[in-house]
Amino acid sequence: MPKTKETFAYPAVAVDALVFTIQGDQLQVALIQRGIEPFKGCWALPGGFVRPGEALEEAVKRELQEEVGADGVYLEQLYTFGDPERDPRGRVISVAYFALVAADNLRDLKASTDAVDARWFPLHDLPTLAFDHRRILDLAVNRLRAKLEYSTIAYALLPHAFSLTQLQKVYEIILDRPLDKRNFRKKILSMDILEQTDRRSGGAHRPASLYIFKNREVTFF
Amino acid sequence: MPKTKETFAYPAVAVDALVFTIQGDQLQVALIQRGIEPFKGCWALPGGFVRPGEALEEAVKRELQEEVGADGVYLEQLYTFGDPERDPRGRVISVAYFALVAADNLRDLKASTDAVDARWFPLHDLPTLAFDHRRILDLAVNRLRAKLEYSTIAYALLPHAFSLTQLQKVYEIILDRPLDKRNFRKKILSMDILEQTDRRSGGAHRPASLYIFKNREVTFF
DNA sequence: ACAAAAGTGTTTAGGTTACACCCATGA
DNA sequence: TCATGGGTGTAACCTAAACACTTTTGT
Repeated sequence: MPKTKETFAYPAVAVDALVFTIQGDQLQVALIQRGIEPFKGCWALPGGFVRPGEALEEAVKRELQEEVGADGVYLEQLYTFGDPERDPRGRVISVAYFALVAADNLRDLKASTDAVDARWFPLHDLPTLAFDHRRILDLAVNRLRAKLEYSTIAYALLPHAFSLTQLQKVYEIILDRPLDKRNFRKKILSMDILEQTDRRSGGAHRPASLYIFKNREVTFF
Repeated sequence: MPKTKETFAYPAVAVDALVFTIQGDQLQVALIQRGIEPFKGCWALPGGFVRPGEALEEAVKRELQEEVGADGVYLEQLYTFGDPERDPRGRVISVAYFALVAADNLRDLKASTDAVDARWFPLHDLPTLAFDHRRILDLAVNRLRAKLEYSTIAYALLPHAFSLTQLQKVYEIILDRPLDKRNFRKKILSMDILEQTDRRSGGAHRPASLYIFKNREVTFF
């Protein structure tokens, strides 16, 4: 730690995670139920304090391991909240990250330290959240919507190979509006970000071609 | 401060400011020359530690007052840097903000505490920067460019009333490429964000109509 | 054979680009 | 009168939106 006279402040630094997935045709977010004060019994974002020597991203990944038990997720820094009044216990600066987990990569949520329960909540049916977490969540949803339109993040919500209908559904669920099938396909295919495989989906009806992303990273248009 | 057992980490929290202005047909950034170790003599971003009870944005505004002496600037949080190795003195988490100051709102830069000098540098002629500040600066420039294209932030770099040519120049300087005059005017005017005043510019040649932004806040397209 | 999802083109409207000349003013 | 920046329109192109029927498969 700095030893110079300018180091006035030693606030606690925490990370919070906005973990999204798509399940049951709904966008869902992982929440934990607090087992301790303040906001005991309330639902809140999973998160925790950053340990000495630990990078911010490492800290989030550790929390995700503990609570969501998922790895291989997409992770991106969202915003830092530092209002002195945001935590009744004292000064806590929280760096919020948002994460996307593919449904086929989900384990059951585990309530970790200080949490009595952990669950996925559909965005249309949220409980009251602790602290300023509702505001953080709203910001994250806006960012997710915006980013969906000019990047390839959707890959993080889908299995490795997927049909165009599945991809379209991801867009429709997140943007919360229907899209035209023909226009959607035309646009996505013209972007040259997908590769058609020779695999086809099973199921009760006409099988669909499965595609994979050429580049399993987020790229921008 | 939290007294619970989870408060492992008490890193120092700082803010850094990326202050941009346009002067002499160039995008310029405010830098200070460090008077103390580490990186003594190096140029760096203005910034400092957050004081107890002080909001992050307050801390940046205080630094801006001290070093840039400008108020009424546009201010936006950029990103938080928390790599444990980024400051050789120890753990410092830094929340970077970017600020835009209109050229007609500039005072001379003042070297404040711990700085021996403070200057504007054109982006095309930068010194080597201390810490990870070069990376932060690059990120800020990218954000500025992106935001210029889908928001009205340009207002913050211009005087209250300005000609369309002045506005176009702001775009050209930041995007670092020439724009077509007719297309630029058509597009900007069709957005319905400007209001024509009855004032006209002085100068040696044909006077230009002056415009003002209808809404002196950042709005998005 | 039927139910269900897959797959496929064309037309229209709107926006973006490229491009060159006349105008008003001060010196 | 000349030098300098202010101001204006049109055609070609491209992208986005609206819109409905045929195909393939499992049951």
